Amino acid sequence: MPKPTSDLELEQALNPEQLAAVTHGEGPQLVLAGAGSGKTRVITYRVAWLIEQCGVPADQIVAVTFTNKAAREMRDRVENLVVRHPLPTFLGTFHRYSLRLLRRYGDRVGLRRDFVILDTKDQMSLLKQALEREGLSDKAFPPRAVLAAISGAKNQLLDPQAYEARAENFFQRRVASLYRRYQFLVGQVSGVDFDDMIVKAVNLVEDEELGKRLRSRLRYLLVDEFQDTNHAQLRLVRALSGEGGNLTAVGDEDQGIYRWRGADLDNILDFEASFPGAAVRKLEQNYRSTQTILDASGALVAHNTSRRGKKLWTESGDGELIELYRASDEQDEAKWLVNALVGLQPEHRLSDMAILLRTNAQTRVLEDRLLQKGIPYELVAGTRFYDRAEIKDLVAYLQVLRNPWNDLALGRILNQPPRGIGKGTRNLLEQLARDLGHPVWDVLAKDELGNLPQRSAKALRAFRDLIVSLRRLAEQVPLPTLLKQLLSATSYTDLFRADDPEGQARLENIREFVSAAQEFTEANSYQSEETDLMSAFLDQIALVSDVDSWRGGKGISLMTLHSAKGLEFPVVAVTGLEEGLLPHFNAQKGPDEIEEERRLLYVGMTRARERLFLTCCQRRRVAGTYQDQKQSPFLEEIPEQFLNVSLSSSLFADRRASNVRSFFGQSSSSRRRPSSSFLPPESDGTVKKGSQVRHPTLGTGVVLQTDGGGDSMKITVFFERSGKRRLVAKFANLEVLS
DNA sequence: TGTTCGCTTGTTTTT
DNA sequence: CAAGCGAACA
Repeated sequence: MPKPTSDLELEQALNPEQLAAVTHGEGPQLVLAGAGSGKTRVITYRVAWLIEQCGVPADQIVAVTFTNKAAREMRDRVENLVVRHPLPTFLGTFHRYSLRLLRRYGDRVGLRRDFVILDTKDQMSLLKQALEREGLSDKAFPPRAVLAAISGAKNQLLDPQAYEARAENFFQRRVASLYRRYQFLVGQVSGVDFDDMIVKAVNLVEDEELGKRLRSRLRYLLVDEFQDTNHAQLRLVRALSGEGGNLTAVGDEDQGIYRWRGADLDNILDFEASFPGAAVRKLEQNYRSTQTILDASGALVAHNTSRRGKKLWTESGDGELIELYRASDEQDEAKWLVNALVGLQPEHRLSDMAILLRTNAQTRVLEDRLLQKGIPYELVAGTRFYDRAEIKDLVAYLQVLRNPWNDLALGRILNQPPRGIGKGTRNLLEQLARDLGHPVWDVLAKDELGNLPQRSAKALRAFRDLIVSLRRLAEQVPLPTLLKQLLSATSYTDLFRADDPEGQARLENIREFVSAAQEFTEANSYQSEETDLMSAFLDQIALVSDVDSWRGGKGISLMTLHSAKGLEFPVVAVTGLEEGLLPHFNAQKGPDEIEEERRLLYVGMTRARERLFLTCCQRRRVAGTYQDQKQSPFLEEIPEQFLNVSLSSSLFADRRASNVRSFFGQSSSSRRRPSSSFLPPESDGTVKKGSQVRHPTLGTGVVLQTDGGGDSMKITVFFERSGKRRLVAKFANLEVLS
């Protein structure tokens, strides 16, 4: 470890734990950073400290995160701390880092220079082809499920052979052959899916010679959101940092919400096993929320077992109670919430508020309400710019210009805009290509259109000539010019009319795309030895999502709980706290899934600085029809003392009293504490965490904790009347209610 | 060939 | 309620 050369007010800027993490010496360390505990601060200061005070060459430091948004923030903050500009340190996502390796050394793992990144839709269409060729129906093998299985295999670094060897049943054996064929098709279009990027990067770095070379140039590795790493990413990190390497992993097991994507909490829980001798530090002082918010969310997440455990504290005081509103339906929920939020003005600006949702589908009602009231809002949807049809078309054109043998992209633009190449012609063409064993483009280029109808052949030749001339053009003019020429040569914009709102939006997107190309070209004109500009541009588009470019500031933000991770707002509302939504009914199979849903709520709650709102509905429209909803079991786990509960007035007025009773488990006029009024889950007679119990003299309460078993089992119960009590189960004489 | 209509179907989260 | 698909029509 080099000696620090100067002092940079670290003591003033950091608390003792942060300071220790920032100035950690050689070897691995794990920083368990609670929500709002200054995790980004630690990473940015450490990078700055290494560069400024230890004299580590900036390009020998690599810091990876999961989102571009986080990476951008990191870069901004590091650049404020260090003198050196531009900063040659890699600060970016896992995928971008991997991509950089692949663009440089991809030929070693069988990649063409001009490989393209496949998105979900591309994957889907390749998988459908695979299904067809295997003669399997998409009924028995739902493409989504098969892709999920393949993705899971890749996250575990299992290739088709290895996966097949482990296959335990018929389904998995079939998936194995689908996986093989899918991978073959991916190779045929020289594509790489998101998972492949990591897998192939691991292959590269685990190569002895190359790994050594890379490690010699990478002396300090920092990884953010370590709880979100999957097995492949762990292997990548391990290979990059090497034995006893200088790895700083920062994360919070309570914020792990990507299990479904292969993230493995054990990477953080068993960190010391993967990185022997690692230092472990905890950051528990919170600089974001009120103590009320911390205690309430802390009590919630304490119900999880997959955690090391920590208790967040703040110096900022208790603050206001958390508002819980029970709405009659989602209309009512939206109405009340919008009112409540608007009423917080002017102390809070609309741009300081966020409404968080479990699913994207929930946005509609809220949007309607906001629109109706004329309240500015910003929808931060997960849809990528790239996912929009018109952008995908243009991207496909560019991909074809680079590499016309990419059947996927070629297929997309073959008849877009319509040029007389219909389904019939297309089928014949593809059949022909398959018979000849050529990519589609070769059939066109070599004019092997023998047995096609005159009309079809003519249309195809016209298309071929168009592509050929555009390819020639691509070599001569800069990217933005090429795009403009392409648009006019294909009359692509004729597809849309400026007089309808949708067409307008699409034309707007196209303009944005062209100006993005312009910007990109200007920003990157100086460096183009490694990869050509167009590839770099296409990569950029494939990896960047809308959330990444979101900067807030134009009104209330609307987003999913997942995309809210890493953000904070003075005012936060989490909606839809109902069974089936949060926890989502697709995530109730096992305890692990429930715990993840709980963490999701935890993440949502801990985004709030000052005010937190929670809402749930008695009934909700699901797929067109109303469904009675039970309130989320998680609400029970938030101690009532932190809540201020209010009810929809329409619930009192509702003539259908039975409905009200079934929702609240009580008559609507009597007032009892919310957690006992909650419709309890079915009891199986055993006492466990979250169980409702009745004590002969202490009354009813909720089990917070159980210790030991058998006759010596002790349980901690939170009683409505007397608060927390610790009892010996054997003597307590408890009646289990749920 | 291209478009539109009506049907079915399914319904999480995202790099 | 939507998107996505297939079949019928222009």
